[in-house]
Amino acid sequence: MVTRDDVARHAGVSVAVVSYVVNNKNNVKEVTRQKVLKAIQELGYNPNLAARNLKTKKAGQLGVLFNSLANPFETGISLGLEERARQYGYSLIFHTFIDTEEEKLKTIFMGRTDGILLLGQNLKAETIDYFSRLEIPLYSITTPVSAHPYVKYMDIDWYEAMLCLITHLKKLGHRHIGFMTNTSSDHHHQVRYRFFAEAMKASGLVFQEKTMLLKAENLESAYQVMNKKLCANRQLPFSAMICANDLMAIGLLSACRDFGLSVPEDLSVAGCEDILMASHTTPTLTTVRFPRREIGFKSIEAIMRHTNSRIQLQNEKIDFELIIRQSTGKASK
Amino acid sequence: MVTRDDVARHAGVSVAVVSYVVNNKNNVKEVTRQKVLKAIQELGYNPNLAARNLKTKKAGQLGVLFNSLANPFETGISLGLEERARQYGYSLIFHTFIDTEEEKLKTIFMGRTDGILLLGQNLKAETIDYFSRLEIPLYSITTPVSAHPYVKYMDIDWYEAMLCLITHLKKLGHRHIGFMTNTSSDHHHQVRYRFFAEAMKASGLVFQEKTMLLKAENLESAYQVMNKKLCANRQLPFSAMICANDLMAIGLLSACRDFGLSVPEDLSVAGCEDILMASHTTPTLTTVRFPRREIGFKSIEAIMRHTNSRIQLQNEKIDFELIIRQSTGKASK
DNA sequence: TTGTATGCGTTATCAT
DNA sequence: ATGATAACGCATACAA
Repeated sequence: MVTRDDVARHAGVSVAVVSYVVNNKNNVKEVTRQKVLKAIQELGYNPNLAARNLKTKKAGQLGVLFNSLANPFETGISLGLEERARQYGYSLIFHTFIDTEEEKLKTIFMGRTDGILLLGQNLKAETIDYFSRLEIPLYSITTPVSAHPYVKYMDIDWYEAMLCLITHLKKLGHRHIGFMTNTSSDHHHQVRYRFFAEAMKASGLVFQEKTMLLKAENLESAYQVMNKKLCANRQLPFSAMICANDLMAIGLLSACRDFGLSVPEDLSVAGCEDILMASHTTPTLTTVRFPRREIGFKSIEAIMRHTNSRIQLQNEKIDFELIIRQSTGKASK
Repeated sequence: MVTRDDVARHAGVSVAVVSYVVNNKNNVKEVTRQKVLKAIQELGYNPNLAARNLKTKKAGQLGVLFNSLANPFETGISLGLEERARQYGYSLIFHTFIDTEEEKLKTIFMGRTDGILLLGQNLKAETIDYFSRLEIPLYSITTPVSAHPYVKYMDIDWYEAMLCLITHLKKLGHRHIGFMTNTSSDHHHQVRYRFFAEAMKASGLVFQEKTMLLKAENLESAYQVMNKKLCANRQLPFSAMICANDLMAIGLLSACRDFGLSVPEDLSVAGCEDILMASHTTPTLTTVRFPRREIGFKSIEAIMRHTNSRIQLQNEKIDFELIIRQSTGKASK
């Protein structure tokens, strides 16, 4: 490995000067700068980042906690995160979050990250306090179910989004609207569910959890759950169904298709997020667009403002958009 | 930050002993080990990884080079990579590969990675030599277009896969089979195209590049390209179309649907990879299954064997599977 | 079994 | 404008 000492020797200067040049200090004579640059070039020198991190206490890396790399919503956000982080010269460490291994995060990230991006996870207060003490910012994309003052987040306004969607369905004559969401109580989709319920109430519609709430977690389980529901009920207790994400909505569409139920004639279906595939299902999917790439950008920018200029992170709401496609239509009766 | 010195002082031992305990050396008296463990616990100590990396010259991290985080094929592989890497106590650094920024890889990874996983990229010989000199292994998932002895890879046997698919179509009466693939000549899909052409020849079928090769790169462009082709031709020059990946096949299906062309009655369509969505399109998609998660596992295992036991990396072929669904059917005439 | 001391490759302070 | 030199936190050879 070529080290700074090699460069110094080869250029005939001291190690300090090499550092000055590498870090663009303006106190180096142009002639020597060129000499050093030439030596760096000739030897193919690159600064050792581990050594630099140790000295500067800056890792140049950010942690990203996933729920699932198989979820296009999360990878879509990461795409924005990665693009912007790269522009700032930062690298991203991706880790799937396993709740039973939460303790390990401390070990994994110690001295290795300048900040951690959450994709909706609910960390334990103890974990949060740990990173708080190290002044490592935690920033969540989508609202965590339980609030902690140190964890700021960025999300769309789910109440408004749900109200928008429900209003759209109401105009089409729907009164009985079901909801499908993740089962676990600390899953970030619970926020979407909570605001759905509030928006239903505000819209003057009744929602009966017992019959109108379906629990699933991904495309495949949504398919299974809907299939079961269809087999068990001669008449569905809802004329429209909103899913907490598009993936589940797609599973639901597949189940309807295989069962012979027409969407939107027999049932209207809507998703959330507007993943790419939402515009390529049959029928295409009505959904709430969550601007993933942009929110990825903004999150990185917020973190960078924090680490570079000590500007505090804040909770932020960003704009959503209701995308009306073929899967929602007039209520049948 | 709590350092090893703090632990040593708190436990009333030397810093070396703390290191011994942390690294599970068996030369520590049980009593002192407990004392140290208690101190670690009480202080909430975690070893600084930057310091450890500097000393041991092991980063505990692997780089993963993406083409696009929006591609479910690549994220599906990463899912396997991440899962297995985590089990080995390794972290993954994700970077989108931008060919104009290839030079930056050296800077980004210097002292920060024990190996680099490529997702089909063709690195310049100069870049490869650089990492080769540092003895940082480069391992590619899917075959890079141009071979370099230092870059080993793992892939399915695309010749056999294509032969399988073509045979399936041939049995259905298809003689004119088109192909859709990425335009750029160093894109790893070119390998799939090359073997498609060879398998066609071996099957005694003629393939005319001029009219039967469609160039696209993702779902949206595939849609556009197919749409254009449909508008321009009264009669398609092929009765079946194989796409280098499922994403493009899905775009093609959408184009057919919007144009009013029935699949598979008017045109048979097949993809490659078998991403999740392939079984949820209408019609469902015939495709070649590429076992992403498993290949992710195996790749990490190969890299780990290399770094832990100096076992050389090798090129490997893994099994594929032809998945016949609804999008391929009898040739119409 | 435990402690001391050296060095990993940097950055940054303080001389010169 | 440049050069010594002291950390940074850790692993480990060697001494005790």
